Amino acid sequence: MSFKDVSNKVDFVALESEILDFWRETQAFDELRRLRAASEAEHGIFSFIDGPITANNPMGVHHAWGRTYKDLYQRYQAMLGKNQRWQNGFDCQGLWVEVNAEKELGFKSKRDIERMGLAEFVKFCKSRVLRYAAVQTEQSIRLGYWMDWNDPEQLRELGRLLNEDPARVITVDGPQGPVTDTVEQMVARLGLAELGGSYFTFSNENNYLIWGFLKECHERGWLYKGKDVMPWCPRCGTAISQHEIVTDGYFDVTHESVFVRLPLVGRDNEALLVWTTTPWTLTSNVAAAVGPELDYVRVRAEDGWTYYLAEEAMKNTLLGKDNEVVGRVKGAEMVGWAYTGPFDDLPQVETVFAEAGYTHQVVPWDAVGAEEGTGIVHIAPGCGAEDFELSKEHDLPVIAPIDENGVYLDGFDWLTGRDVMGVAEDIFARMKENGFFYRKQRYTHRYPHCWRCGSELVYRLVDEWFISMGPLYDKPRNEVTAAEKRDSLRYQIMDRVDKIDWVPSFGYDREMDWLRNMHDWMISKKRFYGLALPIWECEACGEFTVVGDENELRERAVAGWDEFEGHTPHRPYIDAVKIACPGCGAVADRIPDVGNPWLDAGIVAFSTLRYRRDRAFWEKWYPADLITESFPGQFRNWFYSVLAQSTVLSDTPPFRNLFGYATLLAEDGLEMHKSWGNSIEFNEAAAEMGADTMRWLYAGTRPEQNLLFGFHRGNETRRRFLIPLWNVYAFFVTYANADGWAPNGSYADYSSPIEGNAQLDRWIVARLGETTLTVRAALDQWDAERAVQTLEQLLDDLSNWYVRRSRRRFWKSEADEDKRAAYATLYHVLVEFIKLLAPFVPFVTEAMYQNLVRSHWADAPFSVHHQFYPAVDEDALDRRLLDKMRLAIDTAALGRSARGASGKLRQPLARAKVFVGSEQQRDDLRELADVLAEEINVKEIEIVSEVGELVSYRLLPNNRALGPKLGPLFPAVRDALATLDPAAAAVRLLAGESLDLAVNGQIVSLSGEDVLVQTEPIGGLAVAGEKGVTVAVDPHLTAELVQEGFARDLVRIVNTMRKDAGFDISDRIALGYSADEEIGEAMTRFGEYIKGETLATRLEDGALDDADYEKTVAVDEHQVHLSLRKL
RNA sequence: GGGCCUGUAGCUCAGCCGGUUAGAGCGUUCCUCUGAUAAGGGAGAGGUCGUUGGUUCGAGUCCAACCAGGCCCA
Repeated sequence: MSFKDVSNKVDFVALESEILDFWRETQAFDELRRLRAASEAEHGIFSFIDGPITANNPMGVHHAWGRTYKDLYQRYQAMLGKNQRWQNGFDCQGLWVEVNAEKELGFKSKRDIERMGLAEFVKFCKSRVLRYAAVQTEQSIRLGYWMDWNDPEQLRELGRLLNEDPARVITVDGPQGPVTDTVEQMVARLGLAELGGSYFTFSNENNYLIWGFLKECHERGWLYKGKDVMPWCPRCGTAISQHEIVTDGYFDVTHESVFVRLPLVGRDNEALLVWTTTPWTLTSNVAAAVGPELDYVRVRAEDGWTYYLAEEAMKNTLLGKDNEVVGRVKGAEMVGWAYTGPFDDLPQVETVFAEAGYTHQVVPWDAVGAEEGTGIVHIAPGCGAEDFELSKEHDLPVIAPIDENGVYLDGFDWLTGRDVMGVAEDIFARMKENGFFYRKQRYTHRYPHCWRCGSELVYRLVDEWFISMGPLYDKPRNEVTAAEKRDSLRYQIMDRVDKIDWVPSFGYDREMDWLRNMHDWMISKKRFYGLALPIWECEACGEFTVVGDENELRERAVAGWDEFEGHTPHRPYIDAVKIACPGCGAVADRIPDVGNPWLDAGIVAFSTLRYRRDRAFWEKWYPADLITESFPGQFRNWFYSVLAQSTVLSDTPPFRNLFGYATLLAEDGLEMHKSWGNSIEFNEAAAEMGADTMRWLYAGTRPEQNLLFGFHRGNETRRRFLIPLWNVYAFFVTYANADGWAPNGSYADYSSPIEGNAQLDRWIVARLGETTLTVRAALDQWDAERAVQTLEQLLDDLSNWYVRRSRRRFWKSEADEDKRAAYATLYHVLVEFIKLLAPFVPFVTEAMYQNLVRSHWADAPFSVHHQFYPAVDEDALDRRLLDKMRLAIDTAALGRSARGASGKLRQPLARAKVFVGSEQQRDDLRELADVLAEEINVKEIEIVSEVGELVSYRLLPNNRALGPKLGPLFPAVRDALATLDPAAAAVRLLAGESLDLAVNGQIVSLSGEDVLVQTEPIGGLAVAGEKGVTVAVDPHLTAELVQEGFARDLVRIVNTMRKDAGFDISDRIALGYSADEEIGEAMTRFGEYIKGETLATRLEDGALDDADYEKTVAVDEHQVHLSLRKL
């Protein structure tokens, strides 16, 4: 039984498509699940929790990077026999879904959504999620990612039905039997046990579990409604939380900044100078802050005013040259001074100040510096986060000027109804009229923008809901008491973080840093589609209550349940339900806010592990052994939210290991942008470079460094690894088929007959074993990069040493024991190699497996991915053999290098002398002398212990040994060593004697281990040396050697002609030649050699008269006419 | 302003616990090999190891400061 013929020209993309068909038709993944369910008893489980991908757009090549890791580690663990859940997740709720839905619908603002109707809009969002979940599912499958995927068509169908008629009752086949429900509820049950497939964070289970989490937070007193000044997007009409703003939000923009004159009360023509980049906030000025320790000056300016400002700020602030410093004052002395505000005539300002009994005054603030502005800071507590903090500290009134669209509220007179973004010039004009304007200045600074729509943010006073992170105590963590910890979620999370293994390790520091610095978690959003926050607030008494799940809601509902029943807990239906206020009994409404989407993603360690429905299942799979995501952003997002929610709901950390990786960039080192032309879409990459190539590239990358991704790198990866791998495989199949070789025995009994094999065979098997150990150790530590490097080295040794050295064993015509051993060995190594590679490059290994294993044994597992991962006994590894062969490989390379100077490698030379330092090495090389002779193409290898005539010796102190021993004496010994006659000293040392040196009046005795004897080539000779090995080649040519060189040239030429003539590899030929005397002599003398190498059974002096192919060629200076005929 | 990461050949990156003459791949020039070859091998050119100090017999490696880039937080 032969193997299927393999072309060495392979189309990897087409091959991947065939393998995908094969997996689908054979349901190979389902079979793996069955096998691992069965092997769980013996091998246990591996619990992986997938961080949800936002189902918003087609996935990108950066997702493919992460998904390669996810698939790689799950496949590896499966090959270790571990059972798994194989569940992918989609992130389905929140602003980012809304924004994309709005874009698709052509909406401009929240008002468009209200016009469409909330119910319709929410439906549209859900169905859009299903549409993109289908696309991402198809793309993941294309990547070779094995998961419990939904049928993409079914997802699309559900999306369509949801838009048409969510109340329609349908029946769907689930893993435990048919499931019947309305379309709306069916969608909300996706990912649950009865339906299987990916989890979707819009599921009822996900939403209600977050309710339970929030209720728990409330019971511990951590949930509160806060007034705060938050970054606010006027277009989206919502606050942007600290979690969202930082990565994507800051861009340089140029604003008109303004210096404002604030006249001091009770002083004549004296004023403070303040500066702001946001003129619209001047309507809400309440105070001016000074640095108490800062030095301020009193300046008589040329405009007649006397100004106060920081001394350092004078140069950048004051107009004109004729400004005179007339006094100095510390900031602390200015505190309490009253001044007149620029917009005190606005009704709202009058009202607020009157109610508070307050006038503008100077307050102290340590954060004030003089690097920017005037050193006196305009404070508007209704328009800035820090300003608001300061107002709490000094009990200042707050003037909140704008509504949710960034438009001035009532009470701001001529400004009411105007957009804050367009009022700067009018504000300036009004201040000029009233004498407050000093000057303006264009100013470029980093300014926050909405991460989704790009609008400039404003700061706005809002009511939002928060989870308290608890205090940050001003002492080392180990001094924080148990009671203090109980009050502080922050510290409780830190304790969980301690128990997690972070890879790379700096992840730990990053997460801790975030936990130390983070503010309370803002969980509300004034939007439409998302988690319905289960908070019912009583208008009558102000109390609020939190509902823990759907059952509690049904029990507590006093109105609106009928309207809600049958719907998922989303707006608008959930808004209909009213409950009785536990405080006063009045009817309470749900707050209209929806939840932060990181709540949705963070609960999955509970919702997807059936926390509510099957606690035993949760206990089995929680905590996860591994989660892995891209670092940027996730410390404050998913990692954080999973940690926070798990900390509230459980005593153990949610995952044991976290493997993180950096950012994917384009090949030019920039971010991928469609408009920059450097962007590559996933589908395009998969279609052009193929998934295996992408995966190998990804897996071989240093995870903590940014990955530059592109087609050049893809090509390089394929050329460096996939093509040589395929070539070895094609070589094996070609010759095995030609010889009719096949492995012996049944699949169950099969083992490679390595024992009696040649040294070369035992060596490559040892290399395989060595590689197996390293790769397993690397993958156990989530170090795919090291695994890839190790596997590439094995391929290099297999291709460029084992196969190359073994070629003749496969070519020879007799089918002897040695040949069978070579086949058995190469077969064994290939089969084990592809098992090692299977988790990395699942397609090409599957193709090879089908041909090498499955075609021969019908009872072998039908996919390579059903196999167990190779394992070896470390003690059985022949380290001596590995060292020996490595020395030979290195020596051969040196030999070729030495020859480099003396012409063609094809020309045989008489002799090479090899010098190595140790007796052991000399023995090793003596044993492998024939190999070296062939590699270097010399007649004889002479292993010598001294090569004085070819090289000069050099004595070097063995720093590593002598340094610690000698310490400060070291330089003197080194110098003394340098004064010795190197040759004489070398002879002594090589003979095993020691050297005695007189140094600083004492005798230092150096043994062979203390001194490195190196050789350096004497100029002009064919010598190469490196790391203690020296090879010298004798370049002298005899007539016979020259003729042998001709013979070898002729062999090569004839074989090329055979190929050109289209002969088969095994065709016998007749060879005729016409040549001059010298070539003729070579033909005669090396006739048998030439005939053997070219499969010529006849060699004739003169042209064949019935030649199939003939040609006149040049061998060195000689013209030769050659003619070939197939026999 | 604070924290983390990075800085080594034209490009992308290795370089372990400090140790001998700092490496690889790609690119480039020349040579070579080829009965698995979209391959392989050899040689050349190309380095103030970001800078400056320090520790040490010895620093690309450890320490400090600084510079540049990136990320995170104020």
